[in-house]
Amino acid sequence: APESPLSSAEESVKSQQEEQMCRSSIQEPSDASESQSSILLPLPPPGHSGLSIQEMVAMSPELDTYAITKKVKEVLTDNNLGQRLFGESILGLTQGSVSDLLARPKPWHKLSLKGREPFVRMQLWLGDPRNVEKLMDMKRMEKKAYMKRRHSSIGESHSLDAGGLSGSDLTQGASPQHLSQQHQHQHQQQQQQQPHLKKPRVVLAPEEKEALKRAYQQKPYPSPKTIEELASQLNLKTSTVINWFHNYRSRIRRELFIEEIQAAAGEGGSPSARPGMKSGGEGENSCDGTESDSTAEGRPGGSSGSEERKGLMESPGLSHRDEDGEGEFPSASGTSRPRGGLIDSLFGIPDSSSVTSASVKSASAVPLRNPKDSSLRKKKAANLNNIIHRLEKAANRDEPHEWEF
DNA sequence: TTGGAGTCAATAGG
DNA sequence: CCTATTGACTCCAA
Repeated sequence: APESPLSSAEESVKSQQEEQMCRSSIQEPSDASESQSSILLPLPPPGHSGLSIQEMVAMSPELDTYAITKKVKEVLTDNNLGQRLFGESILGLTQGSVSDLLARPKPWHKLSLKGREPFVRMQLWLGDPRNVEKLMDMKRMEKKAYMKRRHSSIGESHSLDAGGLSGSDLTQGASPQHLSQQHQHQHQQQQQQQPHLKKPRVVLAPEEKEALKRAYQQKPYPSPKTIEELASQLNLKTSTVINWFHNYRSRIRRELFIEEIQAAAGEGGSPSARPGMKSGGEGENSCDGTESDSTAEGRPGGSSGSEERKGLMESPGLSHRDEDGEGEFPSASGTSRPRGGLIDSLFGIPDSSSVTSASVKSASAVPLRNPKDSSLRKKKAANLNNIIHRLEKAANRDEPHEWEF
């Protein structure tokens, strides 16, 4: 299906000589067996030329999505370019998507072919500094068009903007065929028939979210029955609850990815020999440690302080009644889960502490750089549930019975 | 059907 | 204006 819709400067700027990033990779011999695929393809060899992005994505070597987004953010802010313009003209994505992508890039190996596309586009875009100029020109043109529109009160439609480079006209009104190629086609959010009634967009109240999160902790994959219950209890549509779980799982997963990356950074405990990287100032990092939950809605005046100290499950066995067949932890009979070691090592997190983290108030003694310990733990627990869920599912396929560990 | 991956697009804050 | 968040939707694969 050859079709190369996009347009926008596709030039053949595919000069792939990135390497500018601070790619230390001086991996020291230590490290644990990190098998890692990483088959470095030589890239569209020298002879690049007009390849469709899809092809390029397919051939692309492993890219450092984090480094790419970091650079893109830097370039955009330095030049006062917005995510909307960048997204619509370079990536063919909307602003919100760009924001999400730049803030929480998934590691390359966890991306699907489709998901890699934006990163390849970004890499390409970064490849030629002239691209920035082009975007800036576009921005100017856009502004000009806007001013014009604003003035001539009425009408108009004609007099298009200056023909500038490769389209992307913006000004929504006209030429629809700009970037978004295949997308944007019909549908997507096909709205209801009546062009009038706009669906009000559901906005869950903080407490509803809390309740859902709590439910998630218990069962990341609620049964239809549980979903129905939740829906009626919270007075929400079933589909809303379903969507919420889909989204929440998906977003939790992503958080885990970034933590995975952060953990990987500076690993090895090595004294670090930060290989230079003289990039324009700005010390690395900047990765906020975004805390997610911890909803702190405290109605002033109300004594609603629930003050719920998250005891977080963790406690194996007991206290978990299984409603229907599929319950959360299999909590096998007496066998306690390996807890700690094995599991945690899966996440590459040392964690030597015991289960109950709360107890340790000693503080001071341990400078633990982890400000968000509980959340990380919660997420890991969630991921564990996820894994368990899958195992059970797979197991049920054959012998739907007890697990005997 | 279910769940995951990607996105869109409305909306809340700056 | 701009960016971040997030419920809903489309595609796809199992």
